[in-house]
Amino acid sequence: MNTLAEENYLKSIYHLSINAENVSTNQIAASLNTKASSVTDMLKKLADKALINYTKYQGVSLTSSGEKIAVNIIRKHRLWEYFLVEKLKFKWDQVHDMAEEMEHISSAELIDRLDEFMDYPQHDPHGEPIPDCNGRFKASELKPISTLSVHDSGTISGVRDHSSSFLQYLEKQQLTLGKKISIMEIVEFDHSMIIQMENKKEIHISREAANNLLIAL
Amino acid sequence: MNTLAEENYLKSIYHLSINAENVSTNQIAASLNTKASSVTDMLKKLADKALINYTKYQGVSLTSSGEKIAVNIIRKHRLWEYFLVEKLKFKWDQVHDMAEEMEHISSAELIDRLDEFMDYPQHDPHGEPIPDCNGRFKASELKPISTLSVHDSGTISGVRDHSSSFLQYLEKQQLTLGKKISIMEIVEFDHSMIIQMENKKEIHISREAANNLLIAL
DNA sequence: TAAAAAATTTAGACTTATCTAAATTATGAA
DNA sequence: TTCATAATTTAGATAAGTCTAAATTTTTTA
Repeated sequence: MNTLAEENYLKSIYHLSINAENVSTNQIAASLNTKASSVTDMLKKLADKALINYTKYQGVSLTSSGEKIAVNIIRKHRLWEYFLVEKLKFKWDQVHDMAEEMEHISSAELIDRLDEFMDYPQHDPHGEPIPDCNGRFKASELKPISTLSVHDSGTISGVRDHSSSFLQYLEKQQLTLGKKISIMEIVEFDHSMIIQMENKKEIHISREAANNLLIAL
Repeated sequence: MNTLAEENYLKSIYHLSINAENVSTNQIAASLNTKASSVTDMLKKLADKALINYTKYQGVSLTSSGEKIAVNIIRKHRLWEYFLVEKLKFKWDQVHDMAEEMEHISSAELIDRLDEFMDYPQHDPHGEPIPDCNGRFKASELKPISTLSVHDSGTISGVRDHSSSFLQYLEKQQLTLGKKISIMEIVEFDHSMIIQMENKKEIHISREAANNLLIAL
């Protein structure tokens, strides 16, 4: 088994790998709130365990066994988030930190039974896909609404930022998963957008918000 | 917050305190599978935090704040065990190690909602009382069937040993919680007992088993 | 393309929790 | 009540994970 710190590094590398082939020491340090020197130490350790491909000064990528572990942790995280929202009635902005602890519970049988108990959910409360017990899932085909043009429309299906401040803002604006929206206007000056809800109400959202709100194709 | 190691020491001291006023270094070492010298180090640390009363060479007891923490961990342990058995359909002999990890999940709101979700169970799958959110619970008024006499009878309501070997043995003999039994004979030679089940079937159990099987008064 | 800046690694130190071996204190049997 | 034994503590070491400061490598830019 791997330590808690190792698991967190693998997960962080996995998430950062979505944007780039290789992940840098500084990126990992920033995402884990540690110092670059601490990261270097851990990278050596993970490389020794054959969980990452690491060449000094060149950044890292996960090996297939490293990726397997990372995906499993993400599976656990997302299933626990689903549990917290669907069964224990937490709001989607409250569950991240709890799931961050729960994802390290080791038993595979526990998580498989939890999956069954909840009837094999496909997406977590933020719209992220939940890997199955073999680590398989379809990559989300979502894109930020900031990429849409005027008159485009679609269904809100995910968020990129999971911070409670963002999620609470969305909640307040009723911009929650499943809601249908249309782009009414894009303000050229600051790239903010005016969008229309199903109930015809119009909302003005910033470029930053638009970048973090995802829509199904 | 306290570290995982600290929490395990407090829990261990709490459990050992049931038999004695003061708990010895060696008892703690045995229960946690560590060395006495490691225990001494930790005792100093816990005493500094005012979680235990500690005088060199004299053993320890929990302070009220130490006890509060210990009871809270036990509450979490027992609620998670109940969840695993009632919701995820694990057997009572499978849940201990998982709960041992889950009891360290920190959120109080999570555990209170879990409690509510399960409709405030009073006892865990082994018959142990579950403390409420204020740490209150009625001490179990159970006694080992080894203390009974011939012709006495009662309902199996708890076990003292939570090892899966013992629990599996009980399962096989149908000696599970809620079953009514009567003492038919006590073998003087080895203190083993012949007991009768509701269905009139007779079972012969060792003194050791009788010591670990608890009955409601 | 060489110097400056940024990124990364190394060196050495600290904390937590553990260990072994040695020293000290308490206990109980003669 | 003393002395052997058991229990406990102390001293010093180790491993994991982190840190700061210094050194090194890579990248950028002029």
